Amino acid sequence: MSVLHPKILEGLNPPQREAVETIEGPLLILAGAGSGKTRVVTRRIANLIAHGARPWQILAITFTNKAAAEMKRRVETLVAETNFGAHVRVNDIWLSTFHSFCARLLRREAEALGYSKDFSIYDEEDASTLLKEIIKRLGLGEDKRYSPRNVRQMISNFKSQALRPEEIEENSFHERVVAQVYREYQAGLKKNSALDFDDLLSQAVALFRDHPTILERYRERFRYVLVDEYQDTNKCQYHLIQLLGQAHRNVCATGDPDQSIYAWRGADVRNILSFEKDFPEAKVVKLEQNYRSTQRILLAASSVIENNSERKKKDLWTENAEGQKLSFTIAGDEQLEGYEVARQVEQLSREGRRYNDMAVFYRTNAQSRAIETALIQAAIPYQLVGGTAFYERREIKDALAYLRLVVNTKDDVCFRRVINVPRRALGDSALETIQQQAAKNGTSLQETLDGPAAEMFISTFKPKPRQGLVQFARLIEKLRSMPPFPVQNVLTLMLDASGLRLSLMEAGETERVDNLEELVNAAAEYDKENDPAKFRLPEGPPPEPGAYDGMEEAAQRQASLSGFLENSALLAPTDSFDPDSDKVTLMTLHMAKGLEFPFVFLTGMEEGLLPMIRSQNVADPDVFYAREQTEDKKAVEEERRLVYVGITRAREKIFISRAQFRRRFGKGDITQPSRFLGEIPDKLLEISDRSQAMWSQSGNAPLCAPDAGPVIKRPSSGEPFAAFEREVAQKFGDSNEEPVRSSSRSSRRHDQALQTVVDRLLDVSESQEEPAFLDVGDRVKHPQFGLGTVESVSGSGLSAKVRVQFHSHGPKQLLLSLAKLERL
DNA sequence: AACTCTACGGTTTTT
DNA sequence: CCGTAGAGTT
Repeated sequence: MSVLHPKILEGLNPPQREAVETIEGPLLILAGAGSGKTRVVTRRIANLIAHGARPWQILAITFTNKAAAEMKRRVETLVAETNFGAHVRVNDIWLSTFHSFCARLLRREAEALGYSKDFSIYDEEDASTLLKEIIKRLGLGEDKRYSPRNVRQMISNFKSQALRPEEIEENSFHERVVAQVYREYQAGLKKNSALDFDDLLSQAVALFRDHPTILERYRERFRYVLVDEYQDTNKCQYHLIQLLGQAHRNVCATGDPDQSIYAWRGADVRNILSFEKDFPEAKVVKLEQNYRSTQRILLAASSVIENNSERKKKDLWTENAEGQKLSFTIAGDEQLEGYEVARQVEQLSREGRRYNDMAVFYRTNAQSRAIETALIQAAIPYQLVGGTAFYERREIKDALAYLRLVVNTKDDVCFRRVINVPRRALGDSALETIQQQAAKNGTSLQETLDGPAAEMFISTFKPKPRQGLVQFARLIEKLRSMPPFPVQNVLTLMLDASGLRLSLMEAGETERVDNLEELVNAAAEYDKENDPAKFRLPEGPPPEPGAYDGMEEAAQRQASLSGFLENSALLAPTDSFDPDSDKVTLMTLHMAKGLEFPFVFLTGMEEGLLPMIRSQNVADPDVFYAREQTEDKKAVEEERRLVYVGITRAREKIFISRAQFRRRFGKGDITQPSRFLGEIPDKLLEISDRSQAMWSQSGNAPLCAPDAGPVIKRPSSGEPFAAFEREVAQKFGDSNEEPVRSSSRSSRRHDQALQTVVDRLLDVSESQEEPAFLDVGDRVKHPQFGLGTVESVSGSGLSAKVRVQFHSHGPKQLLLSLAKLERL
């Protein structure tokens, strides 16, 4: 046994130390927010190795790529420091997310499930495409209960409980239909050689249940199993851990029931609460000392979470300073709430704090808009995390679909996606013919274009589609014949030879072209990180049996196209978060879990929004009350945990805010303060009512508070916004510089928001020089359409539209700000 | 086969 | 209010 390095236990408090020193047997670490959980887990891994555990005997599972990467990094550093240069490769530890662990497992054991190891991984969009087809085929298209969205949700629920189609109760007609769709969907996935996200987990459970010898192998191998965020596991993930862990019983689960915020997704907090039942001999360690937050922040958090009735009591404490009071700001509406956030950010910045010390949280992504607008106008750089993921964008999915088709010929969803992108004159009728041919031969769509028989088949098409098919078939063939690594080569050839890039360039879709370029960069990065040399096995026989187990397979998988595709399939929007760039972070409360910032803004503290209340079934009082009594309480408690998560992210200070008036789905309403506000003791709060600081967006209430600074008059509707924009910009430290743009990987919405404001600001001078007002009946001239008469004018400012009846080109709707209309 | 229009639906979303 | 999916049109 190795000599224990002093560093492994250095600076740990007694419970932390106990957790790190517990090597054998089940261990539950109840880790309060900011209690140094990651530290404990990484030290424990280093300690396992110091006590003779082999890296490949360790399985460490997280929920996010970020957490996995962070853990890996820290373990690497620690192991290097504490194992006296022993022959330890941290890469041999299976340290990954649940999904990527399962994907790796399933590729190794694909045969046992009747799959090829090159299976595709379907995201929600792919899954919906497949489901749409099935719903149509079964003639369920009319019934809204069976919309792809609903059905996908139902199937996803079954899968997260590890229920197969045959295990579904079929007591009612409805249940029979759902079970039938589920069966057809699974059959469809198999036909396409594809697994969806939920399958990765549920099929892994199925694999272990149906193949005891395979299970035995992995049980033997993974002597130490660690699971992070155990409170967020669903039934399926729970089974997986039980199956793997019940033999050697060295399961270490960490989590915090108070941070369980994914129940709506099938997570079951009972999994962590019943750990001691599953493992009666378990040691339970509570980490209750908080190293992150000030006393006031911690007190506020505890005061809120104490209102949850279904809860194990926990006493989080800290030796940190008392800290500042929590600021609570009331703003007039959501725009003004954004301005208040911007003001406070500016203030902190003036005090010398960095932007990446600050984060703005909200309940729903829709709330980010108003905040973005305000930050842009104040020229404050920010990064929006989440929203539309880079890998979900159309052009990216198109490009990846080509590559997926190359790897997995059976994937009809991918084939349909790209066969006519860019246009190859292959529309519905051509696809129909291909489909019939595939059905006749019992092959996939792509396979009808492969092999010697394909030529005959292709020749039956009319000239244009025929040419398109030949082109497409040649392209796929060429890509298949290329070495699958480096990925960058395959990708760039595909982008050029398919005409994908060119067609977007011709269409003036520069942003999409940029995104493709970004994808090429991602591929290049992947190639660099997965250089086969890194995975090369040492010369000679393994130092002991099993030492190189999986290395070769890992190397092969990584140094290939399919490894890249798997990585991109398992990436989440959250993964774009860069803590090092000096920008304010904007994200939902859900995504904030696991992070920390010195300054946290908690926005939208309003009833209905936080806690979020769904307005369905309100019409039926019975249902409404039933909900109120049962489900609703649970829902509110989860919302409370969300607030708890939000508050406990902060190190130094919290800025809470709410808007008195908020527009949602177009309709606006007066809001009520969130009940959670009342749960924070008054003595912790510093309230500032800024709701009268400026004219409200709706432009009617002339309100002015004495300490609110200069009143900015908002023009009445219809007038150009220019003066108002400028004044606001000046107020927040006017900047003519273009606000800092985050990378093109950031959401499109962000870019649009930015563009809109930049456009508006730039438009100021032009619209003043040349007020292009038109009235109904005006005669106008257009460079392209010639002479015409204005039929109607709608909207105002930049979005003003005119309807013109052109003499030779008929009626057209034109954007006044863009169309070069000349008034005669 | 490609454009335009309308109707609909819309929380959170670690993968 | 806003985006998008599917129908409807040329």
